[in-house]
Amino acid sequence: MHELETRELRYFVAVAEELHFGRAAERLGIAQPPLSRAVRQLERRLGVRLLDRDRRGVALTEAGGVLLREARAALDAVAAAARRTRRAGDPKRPLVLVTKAGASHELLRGLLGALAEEPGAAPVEVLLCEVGEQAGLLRDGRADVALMHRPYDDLAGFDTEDLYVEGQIALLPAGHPLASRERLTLAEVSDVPDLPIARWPRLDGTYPDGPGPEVHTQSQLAQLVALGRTLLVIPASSRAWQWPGHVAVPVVDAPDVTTVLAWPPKSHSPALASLVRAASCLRPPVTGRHD
Amino acid sequence: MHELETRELRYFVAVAEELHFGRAAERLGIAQPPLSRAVRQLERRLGVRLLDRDRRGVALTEAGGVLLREARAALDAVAAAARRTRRAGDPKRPLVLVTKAGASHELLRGLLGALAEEPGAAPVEVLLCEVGEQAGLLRDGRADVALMHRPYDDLAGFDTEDLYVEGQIALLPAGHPLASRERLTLAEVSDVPDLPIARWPRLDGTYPDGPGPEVHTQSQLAQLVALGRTLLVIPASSRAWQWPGHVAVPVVDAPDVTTVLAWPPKSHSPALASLVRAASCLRPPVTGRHD
DNA sequence: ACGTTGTGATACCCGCCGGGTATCAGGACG
DNA sequence: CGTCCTGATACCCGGCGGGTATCACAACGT
Repeated sequence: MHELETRELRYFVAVAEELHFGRAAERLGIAQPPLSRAVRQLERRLGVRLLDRDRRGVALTEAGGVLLREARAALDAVAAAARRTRRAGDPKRPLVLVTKAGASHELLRGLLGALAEEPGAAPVEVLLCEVGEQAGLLRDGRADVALMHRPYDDLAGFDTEDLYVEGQIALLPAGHPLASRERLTLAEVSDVPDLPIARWPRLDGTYPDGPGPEVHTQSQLAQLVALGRTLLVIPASSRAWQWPGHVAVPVVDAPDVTTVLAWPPKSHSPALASLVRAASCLRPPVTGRHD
Repeated sequence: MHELETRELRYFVAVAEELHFGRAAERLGIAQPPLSRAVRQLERRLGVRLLDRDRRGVALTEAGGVLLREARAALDAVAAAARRTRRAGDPKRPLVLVTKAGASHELLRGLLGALAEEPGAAPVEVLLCEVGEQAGLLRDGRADVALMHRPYDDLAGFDTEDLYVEGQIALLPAGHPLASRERLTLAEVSDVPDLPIARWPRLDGTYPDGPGPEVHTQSQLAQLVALGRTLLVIPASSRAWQWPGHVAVPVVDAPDVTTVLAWPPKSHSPALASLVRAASCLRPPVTGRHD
């Protein structure tokens, strides 16, 4: 019984994502028949039916769903192996830190500043990404360490260090009736007829119900806010979002947001170690500034 | 540029572990020349030198060490994908719980008992392993959930639930001078000339220095204890080790041991969820019994 | 000094399998 | 009832993974 090969996993993932052999084959740059054969062979090897071929398209079986999740993780691990090995051979490899564009500006400035003080200062390359992408970048080796935010980001499977805890504020157009309030509650901001809260995709990629617009990039969101078309509840420090004509009002019962440093477990890089050390030394003054 | 294939990773891992192309080839069941070629091709693909061929054997480069670690993780992930998918197709799949042989007997009994009370009682298969093997079994999909012990086991990358905190005791032959003591300290037990403490391999596989015997299986250890050749400091609940002719004395300053339930993050199995729920309901009475 | 031994690298051949094209089979439409 | 559109099948071909035989070279023996 042969072992699984990454090629088979890639093929299956393509089919499982497209739910269409033709499109999947096109995406993979091969013809459809070999793809059908490969998936069939994979099913024979595993002794499990992965797809229900329904003459009109394809559907995942329960086992297929499991394999889709597991195969993505495995492919990420393989990609990470390649990337980290290549970078280990590079003598002047910078540490790649990834964070959501627009979040934790001041904290990141402080962190990089503190790291520059360190004697053996490894260079740090900052990579900006969209919401929810950090975990994937960390898992497949494109980044070494991430700034993430609990409870909104998926921290499963990473080692973490808490850096900063803060409340959240609502961002409102200056002329709005609620803009003059001293404080707000979630109930008050979640049901404003003329300013529906934007809906972000959940961890599984689906959108919650509601009247607000669906968004998945920060630039979309920025535009909506600038147009006064949506209400935003964000961590208090994200003042980068403070456009002219908008005001921030604390939302007292919104859950606190913790900014955490996250990295894959078992990382042995000394550069990462010094960054984590710098971060944990940095913490007291930063959290102190919060008061 | 082709992607990495698991075959290449398996080949490299074999060579990196054996540090000898001939033996590695034998282990893989292939001839030596194709193995040399495959590793060479892997180096070309990654653009990194992985091995220093020194006419007399082979040594890992720094990048090679990185790849060895990453490749093992990736291969575990691939193996886990296959195993979990096969088991997802099996309608009457039991949940596999792994624990160190001889540890946490009573807690495990209580846990299984509590789970049997549950209405939708999924069958649980208990798998016993040697010290330090749980993480690997969990990572490569041979087990779904593990009982592990902080701070001794490697919990990196798993979700966990604390179940039980306890102190440790020293196990001594009944006639030994220290056996009549009410309590002991680590300093006292760590330097007993006639009863050196056994040395376990660390997480990286090397052994600490010291006068005691090297052990890596529990049966070895059991024999050494029965012969009165070694002194053992273990969690208080591990009374299964209580042979005739031995007594347990509390070691007051030994670190507390926490028994935790651990499982791979992102597990969606309802059977696992009910086990975790049963465990967390079980916790108060169990920790209460500790007093 | 020279053969011996043991290492990994090279040369070369072969069979299998992954990939291609052409075609089939069978529901969903009009 | 033809026309799509789906995935499955049939078949061929080239490349690559695997084999055997051999080389190059260093560390040892005598």
